[in-house]
Amino acid sequence: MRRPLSLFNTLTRKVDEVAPLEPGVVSLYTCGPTVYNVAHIGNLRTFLFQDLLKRTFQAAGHDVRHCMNITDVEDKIIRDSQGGLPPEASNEARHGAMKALTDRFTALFLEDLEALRIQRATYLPRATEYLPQMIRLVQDLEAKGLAYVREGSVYYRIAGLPQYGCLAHLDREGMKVGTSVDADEYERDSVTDFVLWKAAKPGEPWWDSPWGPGRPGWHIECSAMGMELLGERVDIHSGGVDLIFPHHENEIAQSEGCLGHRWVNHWVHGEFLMVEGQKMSKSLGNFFSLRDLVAKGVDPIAFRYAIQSNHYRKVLNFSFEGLRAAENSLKRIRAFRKRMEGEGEAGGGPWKEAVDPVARVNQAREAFWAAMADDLNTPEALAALFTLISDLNAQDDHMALTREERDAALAFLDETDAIFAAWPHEEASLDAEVEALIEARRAAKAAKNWAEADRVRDQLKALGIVLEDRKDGTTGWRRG
RNA sequence: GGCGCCGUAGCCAAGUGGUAAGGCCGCAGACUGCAAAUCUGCCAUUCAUCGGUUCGAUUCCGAUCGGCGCCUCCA
Repeated sequence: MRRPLSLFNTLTRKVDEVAPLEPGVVSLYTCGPTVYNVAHIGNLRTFLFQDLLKRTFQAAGHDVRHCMNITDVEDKIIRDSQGGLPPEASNEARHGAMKALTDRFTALFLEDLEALRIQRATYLPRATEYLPQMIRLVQDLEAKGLAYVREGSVYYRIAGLPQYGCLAHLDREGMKVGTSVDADEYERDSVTDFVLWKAAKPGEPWWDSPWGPGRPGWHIECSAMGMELLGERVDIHSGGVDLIFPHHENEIAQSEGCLGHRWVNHWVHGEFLMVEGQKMSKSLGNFFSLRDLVAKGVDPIAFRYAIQSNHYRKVLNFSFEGLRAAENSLKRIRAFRKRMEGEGEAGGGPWKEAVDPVARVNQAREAFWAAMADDLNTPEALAALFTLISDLNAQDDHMALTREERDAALAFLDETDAIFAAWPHEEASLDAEVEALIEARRAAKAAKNWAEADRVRDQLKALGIVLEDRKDGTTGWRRG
């Protein structure tokens, strides 16, 4: 079964149904990291939102061809990588220094993705591996009269593209010219024209090009890689809201200027993250990486849940209190999963409020998908899950659910976990030490040696195993 | 100057022209040797403020106050 999904489209400012060019196959381009530093949790919010987007399509029965670029040539990368080199260093040495820096931070970035269970993209291209495509694109724009050369740099002439401003909804009259016009770009015909190819300055790594030594502008990277790997028409392109202008607007100018037709149908943007009520900044000391959180004892998956349980188009105020709430919410879902994986206990007998559990699960499933299909409304989708958990827990207390009914609930948990990746089935195997402790506690309890029983129980808790005594005298356990 | 967003209980948060989902926290009780988990009950006469439209508005319109974003690098 394939479910259609709707998303807010920045282009139209409405929630539009996503209609993939090829039914059942969604092409998705997401702007990836600039690898000059470790990602901070604001960056990670965007990548988590994109993972949610992608997994939702997959869970809804679509294949997703996903391209996420790695920007490995850019001003800050050059700034941070060239410092140790003498002025006379060779171009080869400069490239080497740049690559050493970007390789290091790319590896760290991929580790972050893994810790957060963010799926790896189908294509993960590095910008520096697509120079020929970028140069061809700039040449093409030049040939079409949309680009012009000034002292070895190439600029895009936005006056040549009528739809310029369609994404950001800016008109040229209303644009306030930035006060900090780059000193090396004063040659532009119009201050709003942007650079496609930058002439090399002394001390910078460069590539050969028809315009002389230089390097690609930032915006051209995504256009070139996106068109090369996903083609002339892309279903969805996403990034953080800050990329709407100028980055995505300029991508449209480049790609559509070259193609002569619409490039991307659906533009989707994730909102920003604040920290403890303030904008994240290094000076405020609220600038966190995932590693910083882990060092404070935060489970990356709790962070994942905290992010994804809020709507992606609303500013999210990250807080440690919110993180605690996320951890506790997850505990409830996981405890329910454990309960459904086990067998029902003898309950209190017939219950007048009893419902058909399988039908109840299906009802929750429809409510869940209705919410997700409506612009990824995760708060509402999760509400459908929580009310189901409440209802089935209550019923299971009274009249134990059958194996079949429990499996229906588990199937729904699997289906939702395919998106949220936070309550997977966990292997029941325990190591010998833990097994022995559980047995020791059982024996102490049987002997009514409460002090010893409690001592062992605390010991297990310190190992991350929480015991739960059942009505029938047996004892269950869960990780917690 | 131009464009745009947001303001719902202690915290997070969904939502609709018809009278407030869900989660966390908290309180009381049940169960338990004690816990844990679970269950039951309680926890916004009210949705920033003031007007307007309407039989009826948290939901539409206007104004005000407050917070924020973009127009320049930025997830």
